[in-house]
Amino acid sequence: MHTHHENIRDILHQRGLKSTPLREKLLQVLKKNHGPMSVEEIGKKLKGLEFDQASLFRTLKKLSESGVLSQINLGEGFTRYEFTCLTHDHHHHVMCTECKKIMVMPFCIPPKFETWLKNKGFTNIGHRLDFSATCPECR
Amino acid sequence: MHTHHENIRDILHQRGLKSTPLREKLLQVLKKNHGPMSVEEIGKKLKGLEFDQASLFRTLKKLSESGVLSQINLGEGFTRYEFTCLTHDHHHHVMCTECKKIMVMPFCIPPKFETWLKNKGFTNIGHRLDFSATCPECR
DNA sequence: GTCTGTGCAAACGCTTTGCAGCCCT
DNA sequence: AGGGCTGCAAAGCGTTTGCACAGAC
Repeated sequence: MHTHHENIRDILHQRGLKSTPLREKLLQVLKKNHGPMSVEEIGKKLKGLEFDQASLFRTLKKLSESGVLSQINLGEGFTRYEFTCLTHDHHHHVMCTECKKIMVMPFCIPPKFETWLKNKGFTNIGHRLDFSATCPECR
Repeated sequence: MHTHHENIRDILHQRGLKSTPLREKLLQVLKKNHGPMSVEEIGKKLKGLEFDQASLFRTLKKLSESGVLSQINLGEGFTRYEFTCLTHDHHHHVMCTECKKIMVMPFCIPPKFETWLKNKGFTNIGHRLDFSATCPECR
C-alpha cells in the first residue's frame, strides 16, 4: 500500500473514512513536511481553513488509528504526528536540545535486544529510540 | 558518590538540600522500589504522612535537578521517577502493554549511533530507548 | 437518508505557580 | 535569624468528551 503515491481522497476512502476539507488539508500538510509535527505546528499551517481544535485532535487520533499517521512521543509533554510512508518505514529521530529541530536517524537497534526479550517469553515487541543532542548549527 | 550506601539525610545535605519528612520518606520509597514510579504510585506509598500534591511534584522536580532522581518518560502521558544509583547507572526499560509492569533491559545501543552523530557535528549526545511488549505472564 | 465528522463548550489529567507561613539548619 | 520548604488555592497546558447539527456518501 504505497500511500505516498496515491492521492489523499483515495487514502481516506480505502480505509472507510470520509473525505473532508480538514482531513485533506491536514494530510497535505503532513505529507509535505519532513519531520513529525506538533498539533500547534499543524494548526498554524492550516490557516485559511476554519476548524475547531477538538476536531483537529479527533482527526489526528483517528488517522493514527487507521495507520495513515504515526504518533511520535519525544518526551516533550505533547504528541507529534508524522505521515506514515511505508517505503521509508521504520526510523528514529534526533532532536536538537537548543533549536528543537528534528532530524531522521537512519539506523535501528541490533536484533539482539528483541531476541533477548523473545527468549524471556515476551511477544509483540516494539521499541522507541530517540536522541537528543546539540546540533552543528547551535554548537 | 555511592548514593546507595549513604543514608538519606547525607544525600540531601551533600547537595545543599534540607532534610524534611516528605523528602526522607519519598527517597526511602524510591530507594526501596525497583522500577521507575509514577507520582500516583509514590503518593500511595506515602500514606501515613500528610503532604500536598504540589509539594510532592516540587520535591520530585528538585531532586531530579539535583541528580538524586532520574525522570523517566515511557510515553504514558506522565513522568516516572527512579532513584539514581550510580553503580547500576545506565539502563533501559521494557513495559508490558497489558499489565504495565516495568522491567530493566540490561543492554545499551552500540556506539555507532553516537559516532554517526559526532561525525555530523553533534555534541552533548543523549538517547532514550524503551521497549513495549506483552510479558510472559500476560501472554 | 444514513451515518460520520464537525463546532461549541465543558471537563479532564498531569503539572506548575503565587503567596503566606512553617521549620530545618 | 534566615532562607528553604510546605500547604493551600488557583491556574496552566495538552487533550478528551457530550451533544446537536452539518455534510459526505
